[in-house]
Amino acid sequence: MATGRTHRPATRSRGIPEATVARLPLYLRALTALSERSVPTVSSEELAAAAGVNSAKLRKDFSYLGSYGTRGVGYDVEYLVYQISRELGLTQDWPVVIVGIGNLGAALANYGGFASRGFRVAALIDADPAMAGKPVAGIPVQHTDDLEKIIKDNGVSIGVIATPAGAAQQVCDRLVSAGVTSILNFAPTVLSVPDGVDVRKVDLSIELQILAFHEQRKAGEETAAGDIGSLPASTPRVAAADDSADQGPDGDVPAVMPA
Amino acid sequence: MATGRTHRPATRSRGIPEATVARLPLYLRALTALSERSVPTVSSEELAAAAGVNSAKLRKDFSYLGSYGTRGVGYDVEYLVYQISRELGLTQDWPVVIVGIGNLGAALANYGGFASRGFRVAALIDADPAMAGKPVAGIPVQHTDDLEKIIKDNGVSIGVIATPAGAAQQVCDRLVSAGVTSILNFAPTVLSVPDGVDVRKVDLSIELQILAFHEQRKAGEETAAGDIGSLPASTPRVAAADDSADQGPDGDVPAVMPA
DNA sequence: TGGTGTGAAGCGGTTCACAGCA
DNA sequence: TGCTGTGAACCGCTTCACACCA
Repeated sequence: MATGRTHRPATRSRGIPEATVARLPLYLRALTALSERSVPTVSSEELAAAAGVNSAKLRKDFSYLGSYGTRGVGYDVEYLVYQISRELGLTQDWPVVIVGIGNLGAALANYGGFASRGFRVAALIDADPAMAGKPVAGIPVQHTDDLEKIIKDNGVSIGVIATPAGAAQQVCDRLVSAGVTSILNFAPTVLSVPDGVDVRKVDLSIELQILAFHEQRKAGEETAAGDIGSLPASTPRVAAADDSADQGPDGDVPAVMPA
Repeated sequence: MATGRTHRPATRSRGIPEATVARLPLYLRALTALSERSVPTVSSEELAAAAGVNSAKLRKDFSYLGSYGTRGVGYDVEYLVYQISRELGLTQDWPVVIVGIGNLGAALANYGGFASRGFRVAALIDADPAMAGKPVAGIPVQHTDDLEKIIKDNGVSIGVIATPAGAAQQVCDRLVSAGVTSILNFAPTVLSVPDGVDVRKVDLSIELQILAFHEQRKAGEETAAGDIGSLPASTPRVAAADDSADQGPDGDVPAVMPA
């Protein structure tokens, strides 16, 4: 099976830890909500609660961006929204192509979150000739044959793969050779890409399996505790883990689709 | 905004690190593929390549499960498949409900990965009365009013939330009070749940924003390097990060849907 | 006084390197 | 001889605790 990506040679992205980068979108979302309610400032405590992290972590995260807060007061909402947007590169528009317009691809195309902030669906691509020309979410589906041309004409650097597992690596190779350098992979496959290309993975079945693991553990505890004084049964609750941070290129984390 | 989950009180799940648990499904998938090709044994090196990790990590992961390998030979594929399945709790069937049958919910319902291993879509639930009775993926959609009854009648402990952000917390609360203890959340919201409930998050817009961050960095490098000897421009490539491990309950990682 | 910014300690995970067994 | 299993070093992230400043 293909694979063979190198591993993160450390070298934090421009000094900002990956774990922090992975949380910036979370903060941004919370800040946007505050902004819409015209809240002028927030404390690290409040914002952390809204984003689901603890305040120490949030302050540390922001410290990597610079000193954007005011001691004794908090952070200016609008200013932070701008700074984080800029840091994430959302002040520009990223054209995105979605390859594989099945149920999932269609769902992604219809997903309103794209347009809202920095992303624009530049094209939908599918291998099925019958799909060609058919509009999905108001955008006509184009055939895979034109993939390279579409990428180049639109200056696309971010691609979303929502094809079956079997087609994913091939699509990935074509995307990369056409110039795509960031890929969001929904197919349940380990993609092999050259250095310099980022791959992030979303895998539903992996997420479910992780939940099943903890679920099983809970069930085991109950039994142990319920039985007439069997064993110590002192196993602690699952409790809450935290963020999952990055997976960077190479990809290795969660994923959505077939198993 | 709601939040307020405690943070992982350490206490690794039954001695197995969360990061390892998050990789077990990956190994299982690779092993299943080998099994279908009737490969009897694999070395840590081969399996690691297929799963997209390095062999030291894989061996360390397996060492938490026990000594299932044979020195000088490798691992017995069938045996490992069984052990990992058992460890993940996939030897039993987990009934799952999907709430919110929009584009995404329908895609998830049609997703074949459920049935394949340990999961079964027990019911589809939507708030739209017009959807009630309509079959999606061969399963009739039921109305939200019956949520509690559905959960209890089917003994469901795992719920998938694919509703709009605004409805997610309410749906979550109802799922939890009906007995669900593991939630996979596709809505772009930080869910607040009591202790003992696991939440995992899948958020498309967060994934895209992380990619945009790296993409921007790459572009910056090129410019810096391309310009006529401007600055040192020694910023290293993004390179590859690795897995993203767990997010455990509380949820904090990636996610799919609106922004 | 109140809340940010941050050095330092703590912790989980990864990687190394090799002992040990088939 | 070859590959697993694992102690130990290493590394990055999280958490603590408090100095510092509006």
